[in-house]
Amino acid sequence: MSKPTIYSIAQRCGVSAATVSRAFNRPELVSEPVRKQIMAAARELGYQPSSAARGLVTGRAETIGLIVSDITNPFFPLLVRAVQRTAERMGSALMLVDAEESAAAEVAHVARLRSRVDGVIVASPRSSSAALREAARGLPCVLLNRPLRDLSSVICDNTSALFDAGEHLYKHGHRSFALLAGPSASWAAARRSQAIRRWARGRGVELTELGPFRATFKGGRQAGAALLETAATGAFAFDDLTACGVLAELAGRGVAVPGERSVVGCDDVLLAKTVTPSLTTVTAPMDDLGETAVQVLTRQIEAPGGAPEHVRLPGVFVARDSTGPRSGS
Amino acid sequence: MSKPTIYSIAQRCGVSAATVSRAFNRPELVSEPVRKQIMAAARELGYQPSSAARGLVTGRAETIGLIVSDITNPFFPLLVRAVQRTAERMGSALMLVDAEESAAAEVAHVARLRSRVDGVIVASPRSSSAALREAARGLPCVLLNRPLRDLSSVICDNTSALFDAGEHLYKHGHRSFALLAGPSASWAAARRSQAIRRWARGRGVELTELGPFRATFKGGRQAGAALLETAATGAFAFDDLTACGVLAELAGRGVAVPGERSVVGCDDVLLAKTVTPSLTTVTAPMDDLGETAVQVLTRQIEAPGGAPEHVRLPGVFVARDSTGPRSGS
DNA sequence: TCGGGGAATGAAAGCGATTGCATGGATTCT
DNA sequence: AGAATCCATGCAATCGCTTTCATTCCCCGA
Repeated sequence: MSKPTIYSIAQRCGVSAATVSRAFNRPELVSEPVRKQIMAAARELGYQPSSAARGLVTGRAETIGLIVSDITNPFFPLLVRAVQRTAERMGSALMLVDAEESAAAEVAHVARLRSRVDGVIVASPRSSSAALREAARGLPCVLLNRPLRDLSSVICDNTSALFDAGEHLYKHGHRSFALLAGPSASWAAARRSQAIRRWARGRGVELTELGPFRATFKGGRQAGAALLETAATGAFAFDDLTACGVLAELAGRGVAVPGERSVVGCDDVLLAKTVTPSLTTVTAPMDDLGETAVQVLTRQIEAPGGAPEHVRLPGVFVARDSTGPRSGS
Repeated sequence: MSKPTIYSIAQRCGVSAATVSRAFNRPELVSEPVRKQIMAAARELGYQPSSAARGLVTGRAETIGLIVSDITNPFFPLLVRAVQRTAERMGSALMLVDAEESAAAEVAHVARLRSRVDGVIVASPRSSSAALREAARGLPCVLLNRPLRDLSSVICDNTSALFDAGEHLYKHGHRSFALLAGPSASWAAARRSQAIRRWARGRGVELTELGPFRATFKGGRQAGAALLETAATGAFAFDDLTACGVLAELAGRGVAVPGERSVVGCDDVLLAKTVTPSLTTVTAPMDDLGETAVQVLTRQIEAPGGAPEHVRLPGVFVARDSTGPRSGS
């Protein structure tokens, strides 16, 4: 026999389909004995409501989409987990797609998801503002780590944490710094660079800007090599992955960290605690970011056409072993 | 005005809804001019077919589910990417859930996904065979890295690659080995341990078994500490994450790798190339695994009730910097 | 005793697509 | 020229569920 429906159950219990539906969605409208009987029959038949049918009439897919620019970047798994967990708590499933670094794929995916989800979260979008705006037209959408006036956004602001990082190095005697810039298309990269520049200027210390480098391990090695061309003893890497590359490059060349150079990363991915030396970095509040994004999205879904929301969550500086006193020279 | 449907388009073009539907699904049945007109109107109105409605009548969700035991384990991102990519190529979307290490969550998620997907892939399941069998009853399902007679499975078999790893160490003069076992609930762990035992016995070398350890960085550090209690110069870690922990612990205690001890990991996660020293390990054919899993699943979906398939893909040994000649003693 | 009100249930109308069958006009064959 | 074909299209049923409105029945107050 085929898949059980509310009708199978209705028939079996001698009630109408409407009652079965109510037993599930508005149990208080159904008398106790009938409800119990229905539930029993449902369990027995292994009934599962068809979400397609429900979605068709309610107009809700109970699903949200998450587009990440590159799932292999260690930044994302924690985010994915937070988003999925929150979505589930709100009764929604998560549809995930990986844009594999391509801006075009990003907007194509938004289009593809349109008909299957109630809304989408785009994490670290690479696309142009115009493309994003266009792609999200008429679809609840929140951007992660990319502000845009007409779309909701949740961003992690590391500005003040990076100031702290600077101060931390300064206190350790460092006076000459290098900024290893991240990809120019990344809003986060621009913002971080800006924060560090501002700090350096305010502090009146020397800052050499290098890059941009790709946000990969390899990019980090290149950055490490470039760093060694300078006399800077304190280096700000764009993110942890880059920082790890730097560390590897320095280690490979026999340069001691933090003995000879101090390196700070950003994001505090799992990797950061794992490498040797463990990375001094800026912790992004992943769980909060993911949770907030889902909540904002949910609000957008429930009140379509509402004003976009913009949430800013600060990162926090955390000192570990990749930074230390400036070597006596 | 509300969301466009085939009726809006039909009306606008002076044709029936059926024709519009055909224009999309069976274009060869619609005359050229009409088809063009419909397409134009669709584009203009920003029409997107409702997948709920289509799903209701076709009985297909065009979606597959992927349940991973722990998305933060670096093993998974590559797999997720491969699965998503393949699913997309087959016209399906990917619904992802993270069981967060819980066996109970695993089966609960299968149940929850039932009504929204055409089938599910369960990666590295932690649940008991009986629970899995029960959860997958009547739902196309393929297991990844866990064989089970009545369910399809795709597994990565590292047995022969681990033999290679052993030989590699042996050639480098190692004669005393440690096996740092992984979680006892993991089929992969059991299988790997078995392979190594077999090799050691065959080779007639000494093998000390330690563990089980959790498959985390911390677990690896413990394993590292345990390793140092022994005289073994060659260590087989359960996986790369564990191996990284071992490396960190040894580094922390000033033990040189590969100078004093050689360590081999397993899986070849991104991490493996990243750490210092880079990890000698066994590469799992991630892309193949993901792709094959989706293909097998698709077959199951198309021919429900067909016999389960079992695919076995071999890992391949790769030597890097965490192994080397046994220190002269 | 009778009417009003509330609780439990049923009937039926969609939701937006797909699809088998029917139809009508143009084309082709004899 | 009349019949047989075929192509493009329309009609209408259907998928499984939710939800409005109506109905029935029972209890209570006057």
